[in-house]
Amino acid sequence: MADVKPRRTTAPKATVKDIARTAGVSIATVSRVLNNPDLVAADKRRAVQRALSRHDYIPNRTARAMVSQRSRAIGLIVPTLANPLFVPSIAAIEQELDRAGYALMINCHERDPAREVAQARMFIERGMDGLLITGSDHLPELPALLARHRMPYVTQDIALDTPMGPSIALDSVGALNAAIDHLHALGHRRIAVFSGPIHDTPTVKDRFVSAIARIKHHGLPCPEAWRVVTEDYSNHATRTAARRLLDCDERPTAVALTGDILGLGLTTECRAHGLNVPHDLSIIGCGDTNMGEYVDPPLTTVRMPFVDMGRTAAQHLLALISGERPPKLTVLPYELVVRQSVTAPVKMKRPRAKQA
Amino acid sequence: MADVKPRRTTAPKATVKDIARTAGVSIATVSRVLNNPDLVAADKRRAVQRALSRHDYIPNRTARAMVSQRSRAIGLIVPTLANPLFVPSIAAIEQELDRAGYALMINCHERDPAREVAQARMFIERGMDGLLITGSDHLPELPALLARHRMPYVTQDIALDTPMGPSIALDSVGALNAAIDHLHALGHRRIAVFSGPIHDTPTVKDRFVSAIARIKHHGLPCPEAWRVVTEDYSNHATRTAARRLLDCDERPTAVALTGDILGLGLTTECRAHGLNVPHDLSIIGCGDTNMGEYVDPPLTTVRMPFVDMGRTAAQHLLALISGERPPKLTVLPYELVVRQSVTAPVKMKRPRAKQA
DNA sequence: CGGTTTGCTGAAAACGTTTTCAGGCATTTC
DNA sequence: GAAATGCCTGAAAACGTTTTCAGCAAACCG
Repeated sequence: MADVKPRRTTAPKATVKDIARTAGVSIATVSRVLNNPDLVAADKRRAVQRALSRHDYIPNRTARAMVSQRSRAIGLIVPTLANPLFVPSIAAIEQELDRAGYALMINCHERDPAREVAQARMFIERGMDGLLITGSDHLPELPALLARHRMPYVTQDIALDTPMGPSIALDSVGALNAAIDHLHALGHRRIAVFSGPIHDTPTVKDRFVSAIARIKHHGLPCPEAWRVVTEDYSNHATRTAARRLLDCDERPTAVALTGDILGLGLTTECRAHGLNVPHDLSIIGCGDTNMGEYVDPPLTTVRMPFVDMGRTAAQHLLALISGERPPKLTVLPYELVVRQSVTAPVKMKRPRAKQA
Repeated sequence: MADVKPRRTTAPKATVKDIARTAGVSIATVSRVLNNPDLVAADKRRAVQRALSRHDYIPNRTARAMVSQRSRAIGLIVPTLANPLFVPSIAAIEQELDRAGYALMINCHERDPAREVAQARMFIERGMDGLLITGSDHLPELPALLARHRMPYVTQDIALDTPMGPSIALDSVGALNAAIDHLHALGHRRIAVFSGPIHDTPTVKDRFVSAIARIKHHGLPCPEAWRVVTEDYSNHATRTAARRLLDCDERPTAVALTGDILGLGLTTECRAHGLNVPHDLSIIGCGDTNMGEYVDPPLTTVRMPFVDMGRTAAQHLLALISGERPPKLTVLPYELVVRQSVTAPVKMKRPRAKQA
């Protein structure tokens, strides 16, 4: 009664060898059934297939990778997941790779370029078939390392002037410029720029400085008080910065944001000041996500195609891996999304119809 | 003049064999220098190290995994990246694994349980050392498959009554109950429940039904009109649903949300109805993210520790892999975050001061 | 009917490591 | 001075596949 051996011993880890033994064939034949069933005679094929399902066989891709020298996996390096900016692009990448039978490894370096290199190195160790690298801030070692080890890679969300390898970029500078132009075309002549932190994100900084340049390019003033940078993206910091802007001597008639999320804090502060958006102040965003939709009133914005970016980056990397030569630089178009936070400036200082 | 062989041939893919040849030792010695430098004599060690850096050697982890039978990688299965709900937990997982020297593979199944099983299978093929599985909605095949192949796994964000393997859960039911209790303790007697879609997310549905039960448990009414479910999480759908609630015959004095994001649309609609939050209507959230901070007024909410969840799940999985027995079920505590969207109900029906 | 093609199969090598094993040499010990 | 001990080293096996190669039988051709 004691020590009864369990009947179904469910072979702990079936390998081709086990299958071969059960089916009475060689491992080569098993492999053939797995990869090229037509090459093997019908009877043996059936025997092997029976053995496969009996053992609940799952092939070992590590071994496969060993001989084929390809892992069918790619590595994604992303600055951070802490802000949800890159998430839509990651989702698109995952989907695109999954469809092509590739798996996705993710690493964040929290904006530490040295860690980024270490992670690239790790991806090389792990035999990734290619790398997807996000952002513009890299050590020169990074491309050197990748080149030395013949690692295919594509970069995404880079600044237009510093492409590295085949690159997918959003025209984030052009986008905010377009926002300025939109305001200008509507008749706004007093335009402020309201930005998130510009220290750690080159693309945000680029947007900020070029927006100011664009304003001046239209022959308009952009005094210090109209160039506002928040401490971070929290609601508190946004409102603090917004107060500074709204309390300044000569208030602008319109504000361009470097990110839609800022619209929430800014409109809140406008309400607190008794200002109606858009009649007292027009606000235009620059859209990373669909956040602008939730602002009250819904934010007119220039949408940046983050999903396309991820999808395109994945496609170009896959192409690169299979020997094609994807374009050196792909710039994805922005798109003006008109909602309700922008209107033409009120010309005369007439009594506001909506109030009281 | 033609066909000059380039001087620096940067050995295309240096292996231990190349290092061994250059250093004049056997590959075993190279391996020892790599893993147990003390075992080899100083002179040879130096020779090997010189060869290593000369070749810019990067070890091949695939081969390593082959012999050690461990990949030092884990797989994460997540329903979707489309909504940013799980992102903070993913960030925490990535960080925790990175620190332990593990890499992270990610797969989304877009709420298709069959695809989930396929992806688990793929992770087995790839020799992951363990799996992190998110959500409650699984085919029974899934645990069977994992057990058969002795794949360690931990589940996170599961419903409390259906743990699978060692599980990390948020007490999402308790959290919304606590929100109801908070409103009740303040004196609210007319409490509505405002929920996101309940078809595809079991945890949201659980929150919704149990909140209603909790209201009744307090001896309060909760008529049909006070149980609102939105089509989706868009601003439009939220406002449509909000209108239904605000236009009903007997308006509640307080609303409990199943997700903070709903607060944006609901407060917007309140403003449109001329209702002051919290004086005319208290709103309490149930927090997945820090979204509530951006609502105007900032949302009082019950915070769910998504970051802790990810971190704990990763830790428990790592423990499980190294042979320990993590707890069967870990429920993380929620936390009431008092901000400004909730106040005691106005007792008498006095004319609303803010209007007209 | 002999020779050639064709179809199917298994043995063995290869992928890049780690690890076991045994042997060689120098040093210690009696 | 011989035996025992210790340290260091290299050969070879192993991990689970795929793939090449050669062999063998059957089918085909003249």
